[in-house]
Amino acid sequence: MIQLRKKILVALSGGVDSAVAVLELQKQGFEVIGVYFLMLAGKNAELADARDIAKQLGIELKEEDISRDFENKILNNFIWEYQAGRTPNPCILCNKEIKFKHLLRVADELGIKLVATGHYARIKKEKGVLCISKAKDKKKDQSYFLYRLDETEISRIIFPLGTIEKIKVKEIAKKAGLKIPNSESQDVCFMKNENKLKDFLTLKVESNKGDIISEEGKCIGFHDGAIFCTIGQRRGLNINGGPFYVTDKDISLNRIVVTKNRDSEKLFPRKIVFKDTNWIGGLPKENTDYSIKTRYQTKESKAKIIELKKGFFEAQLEDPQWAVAPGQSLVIFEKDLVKGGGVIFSTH
RNA sequence: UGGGGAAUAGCCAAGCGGUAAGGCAGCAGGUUUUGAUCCUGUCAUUCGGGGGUUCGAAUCCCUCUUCCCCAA
Repeated sequence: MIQLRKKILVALSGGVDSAVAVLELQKQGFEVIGVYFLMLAGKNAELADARDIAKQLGIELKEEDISRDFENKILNNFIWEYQAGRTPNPCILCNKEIKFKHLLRVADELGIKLVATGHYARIKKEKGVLCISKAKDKKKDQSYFLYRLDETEISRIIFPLGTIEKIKVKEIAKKAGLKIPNSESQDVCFMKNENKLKDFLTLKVESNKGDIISEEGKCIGFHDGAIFCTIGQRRGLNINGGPFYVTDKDISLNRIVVTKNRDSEKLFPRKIVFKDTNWIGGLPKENTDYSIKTRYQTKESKAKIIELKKGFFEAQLEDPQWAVAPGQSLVIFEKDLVKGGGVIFSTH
């Protein structure tokens, strides 16, 4: 009798994490098929790495060009959001609308049920519902980026690195003799090195110089366009006597307001309105304490969540978060579980 | 064209006869699958120009230049 091995489709990025994810799945007895997504037309430096890694792992590698979709959904949205004066988080949108969507699509086409990535997160069943949970390695935990996934998607995903620490992952790769370029991913994936945010946006949107206003209402300098700035920003303001931090943006007047006081109340909102939500396992309960984050790699705050009106929710924070920017995601945790979240609309 | 004061990096600024602090900005790295924050490093062979005194001058003296204040 031949025991058919269970198939799984794994997204390879060309880095260690996804490579070790494959290794772990192989150890568990899966037959792994890899897929590399070409997101940027003409610029896919990691493709060669991914091919090389697939070869080392002895797996088949599919190559899927999804640059069209990436441009339509992620790049355009990114530009639009900045233009509107917000600070978007493309990675959150990308995970939902690009990575997992296409990963599952390709899996469907191949008749494969399960998919996996190198994300540091776990999936747990809580009261009969499959949930995203924080990774064992709290320092690398990426569950924040995954709050928009739904239960159907989650039911098909495996995160092999959820219980392995980053250091361990590197060790595993080394032990297995994998040769992997050691460049960790950073910055926005479509703005590597040469293309910094400002240069990138300058090509896409119109911007004009404008006033930098102090707390007292005096003009103390000039910026190249309010859309380039974000709440809490310090660097790049080019004004003496600081440091100054951006507390407000007024897109219609093309002005930004700055403060010298990093502890200013303006930078510590206690109430955050968010919308465009996704809930995993139902709406948050009223009068219940949750932990929330308004940014990746940040301390959590205790907060209560209430529904203001249809689609709009408010987080009332016990201990405020610093420099909360509209456009960023507010993610709600219940202990280690991702309860859901939404996009920040306003603060006060 | 009387009197007084001040000129130190892009900005603010310490220094007061013993060989140019510090902060901001900038730049370069680090951390980071978002923007930020944060961390580290770097940044005046020279003190408005010229001369003089001195073993030694940003510091004292002379002079020129510029700016500020007060009187006209």
